[in-house]
Amino acid sequence: MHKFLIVVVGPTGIGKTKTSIEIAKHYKTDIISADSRQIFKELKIGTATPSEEELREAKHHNIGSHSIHDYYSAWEFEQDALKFTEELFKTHNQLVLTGGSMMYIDAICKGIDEIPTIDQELRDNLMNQYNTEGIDSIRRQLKQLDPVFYEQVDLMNHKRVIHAVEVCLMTGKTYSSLRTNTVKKRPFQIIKVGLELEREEVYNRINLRVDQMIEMGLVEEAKQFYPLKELNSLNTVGYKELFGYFDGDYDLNKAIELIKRNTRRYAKKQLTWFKKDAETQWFRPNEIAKIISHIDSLILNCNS
RNA sequence: GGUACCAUAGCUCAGUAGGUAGAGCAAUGGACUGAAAAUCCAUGUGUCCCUGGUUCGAUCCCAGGUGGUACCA
Repeated sequence: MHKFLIVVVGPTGIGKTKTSIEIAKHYKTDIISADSRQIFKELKIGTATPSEEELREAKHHNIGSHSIHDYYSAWEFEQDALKFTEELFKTHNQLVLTGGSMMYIDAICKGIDEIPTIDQELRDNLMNQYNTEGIDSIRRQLKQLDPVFYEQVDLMNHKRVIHAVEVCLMTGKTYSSLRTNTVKKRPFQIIKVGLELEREEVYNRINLRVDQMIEMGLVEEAKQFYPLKELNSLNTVGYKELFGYFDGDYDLNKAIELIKRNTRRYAKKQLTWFKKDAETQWFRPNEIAKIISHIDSLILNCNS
């Protein structure tokens, strides 16, 4: 009997939570979240974490499991997701995985290369170097440490350049030699379902949802974390814009407009990423019956 | 009803001393291997309200419409 991981992807606000719950209920199974922000227990409103009621409808894993102070990355996600699947596939033949974090989805579906976690001190030092000496200094260092990757990397993107350098310094090997570009084998089949609507409809839903978040008390939620605004976990749409408002850079209405715009841009970016994956079958979020029958036919095909 | 002003990109507007146009915002396309809701790259999308007139040529000048705004009745 094959095991199936049903992966539900789509832009933010399209209804992944609702659709995933319907699918999970149909297969009487659990949901693993692949969301880089809903993992933080402190962030509820701004991350559109499923409601108490929704969490009761289907068991969710990896939601509210960490603190905003914790270090978490795609690597940790891969490890966690593998643990969840190993455990849950003992008692289920299907599992649902859903979320909007593109790299997390790839981490579980394809795997990522083994690279040690970078010491915070090393990262801080390089960041410092970047801030004082500029990107050129880091680029020169990369050219020397890993000329191969230097040719491939987007030299305008300081995060990529810095990361490559820190990996080289951390491991004593070139970053390019650690990038194997292989897809890891998983002990389960993967079925990818994409949710989409007309662009305008997606944007309308986003704008509406942001207004609802404000009504639910997003401003107050963000205010609590204002002193911690430098944390990476709070470099998040919905919070960073409000921090700018608290700083006095603009008024609340402007902050709300910025949240809407940045959420729209995020949705567009997700679509660009997810659309590239030819394995994904696309549906409208309310086409539950169609989605289920699509999944069933793939399962049947695989098991016969 | 009268007078004045306005009509240019999705929005707010600039502009062309007559040679089919450009800013801001919004938007669009893309990249992506441990910060990824992060980070980075690229892109101007247009019956210049309509119909005539003058002109080699009109978005620009003239006339008449239409719509809007303000003021006067």
